[in-house]
Amino acid sequence: MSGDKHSVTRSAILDATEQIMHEEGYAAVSSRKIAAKAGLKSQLVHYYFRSMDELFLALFQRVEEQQFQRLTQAIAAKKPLHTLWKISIDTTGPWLNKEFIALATHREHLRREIARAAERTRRVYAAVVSRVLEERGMAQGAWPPIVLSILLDGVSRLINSETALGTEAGHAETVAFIEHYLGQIEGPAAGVEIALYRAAE
Amino acid sequence: MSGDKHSVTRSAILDATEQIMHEEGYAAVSSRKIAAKAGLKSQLVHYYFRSMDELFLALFQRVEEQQFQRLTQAIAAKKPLHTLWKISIDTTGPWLNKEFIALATHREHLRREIARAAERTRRVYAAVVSRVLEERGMAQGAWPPIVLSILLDGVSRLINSETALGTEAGHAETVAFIEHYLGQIEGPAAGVEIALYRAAE
DNA sequence: GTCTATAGGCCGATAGAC
DNA sequence: GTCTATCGGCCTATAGAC
Repeated sequence: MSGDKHSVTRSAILDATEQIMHEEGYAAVSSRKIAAKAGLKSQLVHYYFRSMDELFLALFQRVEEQQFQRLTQAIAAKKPLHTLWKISIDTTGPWLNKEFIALATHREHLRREIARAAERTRRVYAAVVSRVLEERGMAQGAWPPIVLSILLDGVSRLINSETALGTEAGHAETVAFIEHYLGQIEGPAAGVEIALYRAAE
Repeated sequence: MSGDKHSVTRSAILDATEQIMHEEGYAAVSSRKIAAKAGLKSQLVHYYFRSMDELFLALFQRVEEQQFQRLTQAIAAKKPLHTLWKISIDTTGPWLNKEFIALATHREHLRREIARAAERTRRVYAAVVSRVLEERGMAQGAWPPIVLSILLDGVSRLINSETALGTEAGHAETVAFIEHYLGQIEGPAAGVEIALYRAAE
């Protein structure tokens, strides 16, 4: 649609959408609610986005871009694996992941986009793991980089998901275990810092 | 509200709901669509379920009960860890998990119910792992049972989720790796069979 | 337990003035 | 780019007859 990508109104619409999705879930998003939250008329939403699907897609791309930026910054960190792990279990980042996944399963276009993003993230993740293991001379260890990536990703998502649900049985033990393992590769976690996620609003 | 728990109509409503949720996502579920699919009037849905929330809750309980049954059957299997793993990565079972999780995050009652179920499942899972490790004299190994449970659960959910999304980078390697590991504990996977999930329709 | 009828509401999207 | 006005549709839920 019209309105360039950096229009203030356009951003405000995306901000409001992100907020509603977080507070009430994707199903609660409507042009009228967005308008109310952003202080504008609901028809403007349709001016900037041909359809609600297009709006969701645009929001996904914006969120994913931010997450990917954090990921690439981890590559340059002193202890990349620790940094990656910290990013993964940071609950402020992947807020909307499960919303998008649920939304995407039944919307072809979004589904493909999310799959593409997931693959890109996985590649970078695995490349970092691979590089670190090589640098430490552990390349021939028991853990193929891609497997280790999936393992860390899977565990962190599970912990995130359950934390949101309000249960945490075994989380502390698991985190301790993994950090112990990462410590054996990269040394203790001291000094690992990550940038906070900048949410809408 | 009335109509006992085993009413045919009631079951038909739950079946139709499950089907719609699977095909189009939870947001697409409506009393009218359920009625159309089940061949009855939409008002009957409200007769059997005070509200849509109550309907979702009832469906969750039904699905969860089935999954829990499969889980407890695994306890008695010859190779419990292999069986548990096969159940976990079986994509026909946890179909609706991500729908319910997305739905639940913003609905207090359902959220608590899912958290409760997750904890119950985790306890059983960890107990099985613990027992197997003890039987094989590996109780003092590097892997605490609860950590191993979370790891297997996390990885299987990630693989399930990505499979639904249409991407599978690293899946084969990871599955091979885990089955190799399980093989070291329980011996090769030969002969491990699981019951198929009985879906609606 | 199942039906008809209906109240009351939110939704996406478009047309056209400014 | 933002506004007013509006169409047509689907939604949950209840009331009341049978």
